[in-house]
Amino acid sequence: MSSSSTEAVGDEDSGRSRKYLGEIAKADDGDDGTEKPKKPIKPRKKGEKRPREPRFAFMTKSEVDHLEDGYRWRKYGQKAVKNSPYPRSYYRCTTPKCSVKKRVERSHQDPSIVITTYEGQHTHHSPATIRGSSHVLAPSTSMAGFCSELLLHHRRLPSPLDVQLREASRLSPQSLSPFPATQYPQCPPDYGLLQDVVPFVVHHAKQ
DNA sequence: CGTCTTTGACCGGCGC
DNA sequence: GCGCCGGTCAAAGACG
Repeated sequence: MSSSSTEAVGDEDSGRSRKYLGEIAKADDGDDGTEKPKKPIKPRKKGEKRPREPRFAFMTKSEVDHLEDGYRWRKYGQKAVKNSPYPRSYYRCTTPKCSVKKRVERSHQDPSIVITTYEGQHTHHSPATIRGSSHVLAPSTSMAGFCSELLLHHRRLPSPLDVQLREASRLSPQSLSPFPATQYPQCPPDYGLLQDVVPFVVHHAKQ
């Protein structure tokens, strides 16, 4: 029961820095192209590992996986989730200077619940040229903006499920403060407003 | 024409 | 040491 919330936040980055993709590929010097499409060489400094980016998990009751949060996301991967018939989608902010990533997966217990995990913070304002939601503008670069947008986009009637989620959050003391005032002073953990949107702390509680 | 989604393959880390 | 899993990339295709 509560596992749906805890496991959603118990994740951690795995394969991060990948080295040369095509390094293992044979040299293409003056050779036929009969072989299958091989991966091109992609020099990437492996030492560039991000220390730790803040992560936030949101359990939203929505029918669509892709939640409009005011930013433009590009889907770069999809993987099947174990113990869950629903796949997990990986999105990345289309802004070049913004490395915010988002993982979207449905709860295996409640298909109506979409678990959205944000990793990192937007270094820019939400683009005003949002397709279908140009009226949405984030007041600040912090998550407060998108948080408010979520409230606007997912403001629905309370449901028993919401109570369940809220109760689940109570099980984890850390979940009570998903938004530290030091980081998101404009978005207090006011669960009263979050009716269908129940944020869960995703911060690495391992240390 | 530009942008985005889809899909397969690959890599790194971790567990056993 | 090997195998498994999760995460990411890149190319092609589809769509507006």
